[in-house]
Amino acid sequence: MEIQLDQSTTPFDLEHTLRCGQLFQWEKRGDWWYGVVGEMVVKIRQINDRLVFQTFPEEVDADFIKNYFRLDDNLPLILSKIDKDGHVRRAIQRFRGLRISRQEPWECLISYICATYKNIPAIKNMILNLSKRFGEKINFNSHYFYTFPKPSDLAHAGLEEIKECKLGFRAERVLEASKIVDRGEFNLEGLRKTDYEKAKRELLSLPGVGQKVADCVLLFSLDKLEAFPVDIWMKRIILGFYQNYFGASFVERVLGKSSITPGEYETISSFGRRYFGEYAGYAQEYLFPLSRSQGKLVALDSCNR
DNA sequence: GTTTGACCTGGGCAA
DNA sequence: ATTCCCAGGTCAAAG
Repeated sequence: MEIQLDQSTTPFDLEHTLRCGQLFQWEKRGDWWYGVVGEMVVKIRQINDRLVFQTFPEEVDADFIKNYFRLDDNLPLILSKIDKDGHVRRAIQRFRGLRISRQEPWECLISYICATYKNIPAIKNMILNLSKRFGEKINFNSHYFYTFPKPSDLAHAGLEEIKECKLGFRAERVLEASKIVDRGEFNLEGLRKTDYEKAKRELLSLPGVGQKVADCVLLFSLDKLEAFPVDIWMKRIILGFYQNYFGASFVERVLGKSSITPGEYETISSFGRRYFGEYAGYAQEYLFPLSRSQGKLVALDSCNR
């Protein structure tokens, strides 16, 4: 199947979107991206304004892909709203077409509990290990893929089994969170129609979920586009570009250490929401890849001086 | 309300 | 190569 895009009204860049670091279950082979979404393997590539895809074992329509990549977001409008200064503007020009994906909340929750204090290659491995062990195997194009485990699959697993997936101290948090969800004591989907503040409070009650994980789950899977996750990279970017909005002592203190306190997190995150507005999460999404691209590290350094 | 360490251990790269 | 360092933070205990 394929989707015809109109880059002026519906800008989309598959490459930027799949490389931005939000998703952990995609890899590129040749010209095609392969990913696991729900119960299916998705094979997809973009050729200019055409998005060509195939899914297996089930066939889905274009709406499925449009929903997953949030093609329903009015990106030109969103970008115009977060376009507050030269820093974001450059990020927007550079990564135009980058979109937040609409992940499944359960998978997103567990993924970001795992993401705590690990780098992306390690996170991808953890997710793959969990999926190999507790998910369903799919053979497609002579490759094996594994779906993400269901809540009951993890809830009934042994702690040791989960640890063997290289989760370390996250294993206990994943197991406990899984039990709570599996018992029906936490309605993840229900948070979609709960407002940001309340949904965040509820998420924070889950083991392994602090402010950062909660904001990621809200932004990436529950349609809370005002959520502004602050990790170590976002901290550096915000305090580099926007240091004038914070006290000099605050900037020096927070940049000087590797972790931040809950109070410092809230200061930076609420600045993001206030400064960028209702689509702050998109601003975060566009600023984030700057931290991983060479040219900009120089710019960040110069800002820190 | 804040601050401070401990925390599993896999990758990545020479800090 | 091998060792060393740090990682998309969270939690609990202490001041």
